[in-house]
Amino acid sequence: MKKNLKEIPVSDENCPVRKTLGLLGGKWTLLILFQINNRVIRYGDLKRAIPGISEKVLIQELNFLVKNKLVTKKSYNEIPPRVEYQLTKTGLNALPIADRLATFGLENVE
Amino acid sequence: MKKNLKEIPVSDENCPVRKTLGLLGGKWTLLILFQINNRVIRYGDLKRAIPGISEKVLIQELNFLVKNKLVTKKSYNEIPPRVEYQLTKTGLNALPIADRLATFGLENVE
DNA sequence: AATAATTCTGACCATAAGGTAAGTACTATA
DNA sequence: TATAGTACTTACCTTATGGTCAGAATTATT
Repeated sequence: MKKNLKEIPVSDENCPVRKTLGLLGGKWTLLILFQINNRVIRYGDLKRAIPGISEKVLIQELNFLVKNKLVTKKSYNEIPPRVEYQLTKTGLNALPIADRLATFGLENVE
Repeated sequence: MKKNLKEIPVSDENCPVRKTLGLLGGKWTLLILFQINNRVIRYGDLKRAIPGISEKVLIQELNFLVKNKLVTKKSYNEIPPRVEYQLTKTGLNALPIADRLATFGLENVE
């Protein structure tokens, strides 16, 4: 018979929850991934999709996500500039987290 | 036929992802909920389950979670003191988020 | 008599995260 | 000719968050 009460190991530095929080725990990080979702989206559209975020922070986060291979960036040599972002495989793997945040928010917040 | 590409609404202040992040977006919050899980756990055990967290922050977070009805607290009038914490229904609803964080961490981080 | 263990509290400080605002370079549009 | 739109960058400052450390009250243990 299966174990009903799973034992919860001590959450040291190797704890997967902790590691994920270290990577995606920023104020805006998961929201940005959620907004990109499975779209190919331009910087300006993304910015308008997240009212309140500053340009500095949005670009900062996008660079961070590109560096950590959650997002890819494609720049076209055009004037005016055009830059498109989309999730990598790893980035797509983070979407279920965002979906749970959404579900929880709908059912439990306020 | 069903919509394949779901439209993603602009994430203003009412966005459920944002609201959840506002509530559970602290550095330790989801890890604490994950550690409590479906246990009844004493403060000291919880503290030992999360190496690195300071007592001040742990208590601060627990008070916050009690205030927001994600956690209940039961104090016994004993010496030495005994205090037990456990998740409310709402707190239990947050566990799937932590589970996804764990899954993602196992499969995608490092 | 000293130490450890329990669950906190509070004062103080350091860091990092995020916000503001201005600027850049180029073009199309009015 | 002035304004708006594109995607940023940079300098500066504010705030929030979290960390350190000491102490408090009580008892059991050594």
